[in-house]
Order: sequence, then structure tokens, then C-alpha cells
Amino acid sequence: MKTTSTALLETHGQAPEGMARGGASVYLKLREAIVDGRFQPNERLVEADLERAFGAGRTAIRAALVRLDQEGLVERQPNRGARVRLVSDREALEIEEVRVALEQMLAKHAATRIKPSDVADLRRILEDMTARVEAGDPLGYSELNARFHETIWAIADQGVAATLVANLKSQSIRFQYRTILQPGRPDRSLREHGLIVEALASGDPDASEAAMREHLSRVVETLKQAIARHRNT
Amino acid sequence: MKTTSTALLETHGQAPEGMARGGASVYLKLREAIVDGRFQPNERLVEADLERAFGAGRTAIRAALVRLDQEGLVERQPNRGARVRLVSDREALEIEEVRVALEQMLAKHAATRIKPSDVADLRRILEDMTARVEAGDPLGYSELNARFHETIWAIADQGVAATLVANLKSQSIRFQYRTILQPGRPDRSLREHGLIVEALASGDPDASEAAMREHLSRVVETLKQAIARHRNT
DNA sequence: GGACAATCGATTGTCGACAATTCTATGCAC
DNA sequence: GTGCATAGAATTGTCGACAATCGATTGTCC
Repeated sequence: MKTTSTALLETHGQAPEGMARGGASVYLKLREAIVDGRFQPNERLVEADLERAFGAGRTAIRAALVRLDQEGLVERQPNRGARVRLVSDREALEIEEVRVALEQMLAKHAATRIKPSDVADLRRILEDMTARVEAGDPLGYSELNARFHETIWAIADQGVAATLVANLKSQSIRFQYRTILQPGRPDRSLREHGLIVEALASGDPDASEAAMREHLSRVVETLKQAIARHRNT
Repeated sequence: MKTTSTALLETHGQAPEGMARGGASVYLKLREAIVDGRFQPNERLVEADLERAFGAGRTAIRAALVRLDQEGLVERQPNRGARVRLVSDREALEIEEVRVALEQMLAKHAATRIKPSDVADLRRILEDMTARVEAGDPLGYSELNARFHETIWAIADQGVAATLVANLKSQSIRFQYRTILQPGRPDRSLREHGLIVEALASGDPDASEAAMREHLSRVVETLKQAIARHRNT
């Protein structure tokens, strides 16, 4: 299950040239492994192990770790190695708050640029989401949910904001199921997404921004409750 | 003229341990040099040269470049070295749009946490800003303007958002004078800042958010015009 | 003289070895 | 057994050397 398209991450990393030969992008492989959960939070990332695991030299591993550290997915302490960074409940909430702000803005811009074919795309995704809810498939729903939002980012054509929000998402991915698994949440979520599509389709920036704000504010609220129930700061 | 406090940048970089010995943080020194404009946009950053300039080993230089690349201040092309990244007019606008979204959100949160002493701090800065405008000192004004906003970030206590907005600012620092140097802009800017302080002082989140939005929207508008006049995409 | 190929210098990429540091386990005193 | 110092292993940090690549210059052919 590839969780996020890597396209947005390469905005200013090494260019995605034709072939990813040799140890060209250990970075991407390591990144995917972390985001997909193949490494646990706080798990140590020993360079020698990674060397064997990815068949790359230590130089490449080292560079990848520096990058991922700067990106916030990995935490490096001098002379003490690197670990998968554990994002706290508190920080997950902060991230979600930022997401609200950015996605609002993206929705506003999307409204001014949306084309009929884009509306069709969104409606199609919405239909699929409905099907998944009815099928009781939260995993599939989550996947489509991600695609829904990514589609809006693409329409907005604001590369800077899109990159940021994508990065934030990979950091907080561990928390994504805490919201959608709440009772009654899928149905409400679905309605909210519907309202977003309608607002966008009408081409009204303010309405679209408001609809997105409404939706994500509820997500934050749900997450807050889920975390309060779960306990630990 | 140190342009930005480095505190926010070390959120998850190497820890700012007691002594910055040897080549401990070539990263910070290089970063400062770039942000302060001691390297021109698009200027090549040859590792051997930097080695001599900073008295550090190539390993450290290399790590710093990787970090700065990930951060967006430097652009590295495989086998072709690193350059200071040139952010286009288009991208500067995108960055400013993101800043609007983030600072709105920060203002909203600041309103719910602000203490009387914070209000006093802001008012004091505002007075200094007024003095600089009257003295016709745009450089000093710009400096205080930065401090004004940073103070609000601190009050909001949203580390994630604050870090992002600080990073964005260092990327677009080259554009900061294009807005403030517009005729009539300082006076209007001053009034807008005054309204922000009042809204924050009243503790009203929505009013604070609105005031910040109003202010930064005008900044965006001004920048748009300045760029249109300046020509090049 | 201009287009193209070959060569050379400059620069980056990678590897291996060693130094420095941290972590673990062992031994010892009490 | 507990606390503490010490030795050894594991791991990271740094350096130097060499290979690979790129850019520019030179040389050659037409």
C-alpha cells in the first residue's frame, strides 16, 4: 500500500532522472519504508544495518539520514545515531492545525481554477468513497480520502503549499486511523466531502474555503477527542 | 544584521549543544551566509572553496549542503554541484500565500493564549515601528516588523507552524524590500499592525485572524503589483 | 571559419580505514 | 545484591585517496 505519491517530495530534492540506478535514491526507499510503517517509531536506524538492507554504501545511507532528519521523519543525535522520529500526540495536533490552514487556502485557490473535468474526477472519487463506506472498508476509504485531497492540491496549482502539506502528512500518518475509526465518523466525513465538491463546482472561493475549514475542523476535533481518550502527551 | 533568530530552525536538527566546536555546525554558518546575502542567488557553492572559507572538512560541508538542499535554500544537481537556489517571482508569491494562511492560524491561536505582558511587548514594538517610519528608516522598520510577527508566533505556541513559516521566510527574504519600499506602504502597514494588536489584546480569535488576514492579504497584493512592475516569471 | 571529436582540468561521488564516542557487560568493593 | 569503576564491543564521525563525471579548451577535418 503506497501511501503517498512521491511526486510532491521531489520538488527540490535530487531530480527524478530516468533511471534510479544503484544507490541513487536510498532516500526514497528509506522514506517509503518509514512512512509505510516498516520501521517502528523510535526504532534505531543503524547505518551498518541499513547498508545491508538497501545494498547501498554508508555514504548514501548517511546522506539519506541527514535529509530525512531535516524533513522531520528521522531524529539524529550526535554520536548516538538516528531513530525514526516519534511524533507526539501534541505535535500531531499541531500538524493537523497547520493542515487545516493550508488546505483551506488550497481549496480557495482550487475554486478559481477548477475545470469541469476536475469536478468529474472529484465526483468519481466521492462515489468510490461512498462505496467503501457502505462496504465497511475503512482502509480503502482512507486511501481514497487521501486521493481526494491530493486531487484538490493538484487543481490549486500551488506547489509550495502542496509540498508542505504532503510532508506534514507523512509525519502524522500514524494518526490517520484514530479519526476515521470513530463511530459515525465515516458518514459525516462523507457528507463533508460532498459539500466541498459542491462548493468547488460552483467556483466560489470563499464557500470552498469555508467547506474545507468546516471539514478539517471536525477532523481536528475528532482527533483531539480520540487522543484525549488514548492518553499520553 | 542577523535576519532571523536561529532558534526555530533547530527544532529537529542537531541539538544546539553547549559549544559549537570545530565544524560542529557549518550548516548554521553557511545558512546564515546565504540568508544574509553573502552568496548571490544561483552562485555556485564549490565544496573545496567552502572548505577553506569555513575551515571545515568536506564531510561536514557535504552534510550541510544536503540539509540546505532539503530545506530549499540550496539546489544540488547530481555530479554538477550545488548552487544557491533562486526562488522565482512566481514561487515568492506562492510562499507569501502560504504565509498568509499560516500566520492567520497563528494569530487565532495567539489570541486565546495572550497575556497582558505579551500585549505590552507588542505595543512597545509597535511604538518603535512608528518611530522608524517617522525617521524614514525602512531597514529598521523591516527588522522590527520581523520581530513583531515572531513575537506573535511565540505567543501562539504552535511550534510546527512557527518552524514552517520561519523557513519560508528565509527562502523569500530577497523579496522583503519590494513591498515595504512601495510609496505609502509604511503608513498603511503601521495601521494594519495596530489593528492586529487591538484584536489580539481583546482576546478575540476570529477578530485576530481577520486582522492578520487583512494585513497579509494586502502584503500579497502589494508584492503582486511590485513584481508585475518588475517583470520576469 | 565552423562543426565535431578528443583531451585535459576541475569538481563531485564513493569507498575504506581509522579515530572518537557511546553503550554494554563484567568485575570488584562493600 | 547494589553501586561504581573499568574494559571491551558496537557505532558513529572524519579524513584521505581514488574513481567518475562534467565543462571547457584545444585540435582536426572539411
